[in-house]
Amino acid sequence: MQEGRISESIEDYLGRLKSRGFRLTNQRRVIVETLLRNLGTHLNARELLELAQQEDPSIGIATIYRTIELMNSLGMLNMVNLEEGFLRFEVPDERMHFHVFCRSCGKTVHLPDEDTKMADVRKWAGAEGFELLPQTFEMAGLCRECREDGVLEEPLLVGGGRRRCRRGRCGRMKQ
Amino acid sequence: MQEGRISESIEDYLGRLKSRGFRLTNQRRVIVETLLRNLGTHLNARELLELAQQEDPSIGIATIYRTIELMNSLGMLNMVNLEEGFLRFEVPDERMHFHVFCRSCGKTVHLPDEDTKMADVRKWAGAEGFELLPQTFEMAGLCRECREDGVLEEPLLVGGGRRRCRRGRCGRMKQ
DNA sequence: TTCGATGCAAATGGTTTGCATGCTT
DNA sequence: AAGCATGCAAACCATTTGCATCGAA
Repeated sequence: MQEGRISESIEDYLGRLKSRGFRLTNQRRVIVETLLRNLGTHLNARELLELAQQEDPSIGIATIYRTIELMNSLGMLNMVNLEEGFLRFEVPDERMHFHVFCRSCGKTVHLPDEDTKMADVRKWAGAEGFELLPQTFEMAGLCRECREDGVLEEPLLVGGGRRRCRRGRCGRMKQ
Repeated sequence: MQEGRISESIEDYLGRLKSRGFRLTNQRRVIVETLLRNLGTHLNARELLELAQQEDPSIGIATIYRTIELMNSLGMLNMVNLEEGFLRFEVPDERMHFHVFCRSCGKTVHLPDEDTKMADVRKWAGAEGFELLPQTFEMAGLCRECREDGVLEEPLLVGGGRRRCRRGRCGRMKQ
């Protein structure tokens, strides 16, 4: 995203806060700016804190969470759960995103043809009277390599012990 | 599910554990049985513990989590995140499920034609070399009633305070 | 000046883990 | 008997909250 569009978006986002009666603090400016400058990546709370602190070192983690909650309640931010033990955040843009991740090795792929897929999904929800909000869909699967490795078929018990988790976190579920 | 199919499934699930070298303990039997007897509902860890303890009061919460992790790592159980502050669990069946929930009022609808949708989604992932695992997709949207109420357009600030969350939990994100 | 917003640190609570013991194989 | 599985309780750690203070309007 070019600088021009970023500052334009920042003003747009801040304006949405202002019009609803919320105050425009420097912390909120910095957090919104950080989110918009990192549109491609899904930051988690800690990463967002560290980046924001480069702009304003006084920002604390509580403000990060409170701002995230505020923006989420206004539909200005989505939460993304990649089953890592914490959440990530994204500023929704006009399109939706479709990710597939491998439950064995963790590899994640961004699916193409988002507009086509978005139209399909909107039609599904529309048939029930729902209008979908911009969001990212996460689908769990197995990548070709892991299938060829026989991840699910081969016994997990090798040499007397449970085989180590290839994803490095062995089914952690803490969110 | 009739009794016959349940005990059949239990044996199937326990057999999958055994064939991979895991021991068949009474706790695992009870937990698997509890999950299968409650196929429609998505139990969380505490609910699963309470139900399992009706069969075997000695079962502890740690065993619940360890069994869940084991089954999940074997692809025998999915985690469901309904943004409640904890996870729920489901035993995957052959088909996938597609839910739309209203981000304003929380209403959830189970979409029809699962087989058609499943075929579409599988094709999307297959194009990138992934094979999808059975799972439930959650899509966030706005229902017709809430759109007509103008949820997103009206200012959230009414009478000097933040309007109460219509979904009752106002953006909690703790998982 | 008012009172919403923040930083700090403590609290929360779902989930994980260390360790002695139990039980399947 | 060997060693995986369990119960218990303590530890973890992302997120939330109380409170004194700051600062936008």
